Amino acid sequence: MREVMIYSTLDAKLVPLRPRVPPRISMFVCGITPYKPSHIGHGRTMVFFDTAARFLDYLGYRVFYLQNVTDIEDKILREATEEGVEWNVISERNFAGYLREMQALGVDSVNFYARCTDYIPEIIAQIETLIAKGHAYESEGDVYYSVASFPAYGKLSGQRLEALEPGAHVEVNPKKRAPEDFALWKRERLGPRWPSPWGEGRPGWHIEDTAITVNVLGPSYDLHGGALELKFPHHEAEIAQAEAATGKSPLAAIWMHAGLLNMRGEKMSKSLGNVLSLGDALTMVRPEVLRFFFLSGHYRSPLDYAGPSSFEEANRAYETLEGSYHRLEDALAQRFPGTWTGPDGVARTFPGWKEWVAAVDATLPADPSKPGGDKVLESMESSMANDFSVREATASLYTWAGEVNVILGNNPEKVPLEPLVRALRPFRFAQKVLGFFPAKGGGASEQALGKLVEIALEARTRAKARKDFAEADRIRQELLAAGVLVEDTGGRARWRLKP
RNA sequence: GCCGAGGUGGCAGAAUGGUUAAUGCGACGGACUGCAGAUCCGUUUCUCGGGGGUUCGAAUCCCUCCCUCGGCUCCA
Repeated sequence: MREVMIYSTLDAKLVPLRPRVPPRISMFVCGITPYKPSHIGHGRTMVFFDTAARFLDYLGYRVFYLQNVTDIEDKILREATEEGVEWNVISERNFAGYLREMQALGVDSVNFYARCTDYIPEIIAQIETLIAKGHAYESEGDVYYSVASFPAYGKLSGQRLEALEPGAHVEVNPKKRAPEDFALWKRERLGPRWPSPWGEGRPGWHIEDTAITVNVLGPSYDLHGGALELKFPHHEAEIAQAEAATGKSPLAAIWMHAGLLNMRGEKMSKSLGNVLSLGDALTMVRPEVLRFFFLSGHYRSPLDYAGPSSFEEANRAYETLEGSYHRLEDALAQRFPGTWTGPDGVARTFPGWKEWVAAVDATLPADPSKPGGDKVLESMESSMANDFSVREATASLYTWAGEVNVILGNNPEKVPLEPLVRALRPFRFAQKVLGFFPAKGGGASEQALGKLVEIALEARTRAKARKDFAEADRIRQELLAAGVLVEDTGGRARWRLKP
């Protein structure tokens, strides 16, 4: 299996991914606090980690991807008060929206979403352990983590406590022994609360993640992901909690941080009024183009949204690849049933597209011991294995798309089958790993639509044959008005839905 | 102030010691087309934030300065 190099925040350099129990990879990514509809910043982070998980899975690792959901938190309570509804109405509604948006974006690698409120007993148990070991203390019904008790605090972010400015953003809390201490448990008398050894209350922000990961993944796991803004203090707190509670270090072998998405060079924030929700973004572009946009830079670099023009440019760029893919798909679809001799030398006959793709997928990933078999695929794989360099892999795909366009030329039906099938491999990589070119519905309505368009196109072809271009153009115009874009290529017309 | 991430052509964005600095978008010219679209071919643009250093050789390593963004205790 190909070795993957990943930038480790802890080591500040690229390190090889060495699963603790190969081929299994346990992966945790800090999820959302569903107090508001999700925004495109969430989308960027989640699409990236989905792509990373897909790639590892593609290589043959068995990935277990866990994500938490902070379904109880101050901001959720605030929203609930404003709306006059129960807190869980807010968190469940927004989480459901998040799941829908993730599905639209093709984020399908998460195996388990763990809600904070489903882990209250585990949270309480972990806090008790921390108190017993002298890392936490109770103060008027609250429980705080004593940062001074954990010398390694700061190892992830490089922060030194003495350099921090207490009270810079949040008022100094007199119930804490030290300003850098953070809440594990918060007393609650009126709102949602759970019984605990310290009275009724609810969990602090950081503790749910470690209570969940230690219980679901164990005291140590392979990958921890999250957005850059969570590095300090949140991830630092996770390390302090888990490593102090379990005595095992490191909590996660590799810590990954995704760069933030900026709005015209500025941070997205409610006060600046520059938040773009995922829901709104999805009305502006097709979901696969939004995904493409999120993947248009390296994951560690900041990504800038400069307004609708960013989406328009992404759309133009995406259409180049998509066009090539569709031409290839179309050329192949004309050959069913067809026979293909795979790399194993065995000839197989395939009745349709699905079987065909399955046979191609069986040849993935590229076999590194047989170099030269497929340079494009191999370079895409090695780009991805180098800290998930999606953009570099995409560049290879562009080069390939150009070559495929040349191979197909104006008479794709004359191209031998063998190169056509081989040409599909890099595109399949893009589908499976990058999430491009999602499969079409294929449902009854899509089939009916296809049939109808074909009938219209036959009429147009007859009109063209008798040089009745006015009629041919009229049909094309009417189809366009209905959202169907017609393009003449060589012998026959192809069509697609207007994006 | 401290910690961190960035600063590459008109724009987006790669390459972290070695041929002409990927790739895409855009622009211009040509081919193809009944027209359109798509596609193809060609052209166009950067010496890599400023300065200094190491090296046979640096966008890539070191030093220094400037700029942008983020974090500094519950923001993906």
